[in-house]
Amino acid sequence: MTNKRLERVPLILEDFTPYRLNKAAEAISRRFSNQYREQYGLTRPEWRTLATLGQFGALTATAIGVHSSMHKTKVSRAVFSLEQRRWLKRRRDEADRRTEHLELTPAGLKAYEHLARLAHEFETDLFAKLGERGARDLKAGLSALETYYRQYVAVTSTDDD
Amino acid sequence: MTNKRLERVPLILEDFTPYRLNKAAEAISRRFSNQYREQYGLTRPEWRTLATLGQFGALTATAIGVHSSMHKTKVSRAVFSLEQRRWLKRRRDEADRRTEHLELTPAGLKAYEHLARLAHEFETDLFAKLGERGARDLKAGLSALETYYRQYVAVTSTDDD
DNA sequence: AAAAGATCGTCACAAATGCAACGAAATAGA
DNA sequence: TCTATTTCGTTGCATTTGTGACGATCTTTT
Repeated sequence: MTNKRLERVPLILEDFTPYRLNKAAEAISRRFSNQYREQYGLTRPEWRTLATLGQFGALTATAIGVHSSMHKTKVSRAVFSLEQRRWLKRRRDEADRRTEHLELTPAGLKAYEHLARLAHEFETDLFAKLGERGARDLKAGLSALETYYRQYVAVTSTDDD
Repeated sequence: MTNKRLERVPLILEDFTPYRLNKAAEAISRRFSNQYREQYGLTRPEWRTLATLGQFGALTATAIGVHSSMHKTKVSRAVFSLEQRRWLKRRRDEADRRTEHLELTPAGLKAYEHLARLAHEFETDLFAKLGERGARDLKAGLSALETYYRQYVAVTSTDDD
């Protein structure tokens, strides 16, 4: 094997980590999004908003955006839409009248709890399919990634996505 | 601390794998996309098309879509745009005149090679930052995911993304 | 306390994306 | 061979998303 003309293809996409990561995320997201899309007709920003409020209780729109990495306008629209459904209500802040505190109504909370349950099932099922080792590797890999790019988020831009 | 009303939150987003995967992919993709966006003004579909053609040589639009998980129309528009730049040319297939074989021009190839180099650097740098263990875990986790959802892609839909 | 600047959430507009339908061409079936 | 069906790639249209600017409000500076 002289390998004299290695000159190989400069990039094998299937081996390129950002690409793999992206495809994997899309594949998984798509499968999970079927749950909230089919059952409730929620969009992804709506689901994220619901989930964030479910987890933290009352938050401002900005806080939701920061935490869930969504653009201001995405949050704004998701909030509007959830409000239409009566899943969320706005409470004005008397101390700072620019902001509103958003919280789930009982109906919103109920949907949230249902979806949260489905989320857990989805994850459990996923882990089962990945196998113990695969699941462990994935989680460890994600943790590594998170500690890596957490710094950059701080340095670079405040509102991404 | 009685913890009597723990009232546990049903879902911790930061621990939910699909969510983590998504955020990680977005963060990484964004950082890498800066390279081709800033230096060449390429969109993501355009970059993917370029990279796919660079790797495989001449392909039809459909083949590009299948391989890179892009919708027909995305590919069609990316091809059009790359053609405008003179980075790609179409060669008609005399045996089947519905299809066209797409291939990079020398200029396209040159840009591709440059970007491929940047891609490798990006990945090398990423791995360095993740550390040996982190990188290994991530790759293993992705592999596990890929073998998992590969089946579903076959069963479910042919053109995703 | 007035002026300048920053922040909050929204809206109008532009760009990107997905969907459905299409013409052209190939294939399958009668 | 003639018709029906499928496939290829593009286009028009509707939806989603991002960008920039805005009014309102708060904060900082002078």
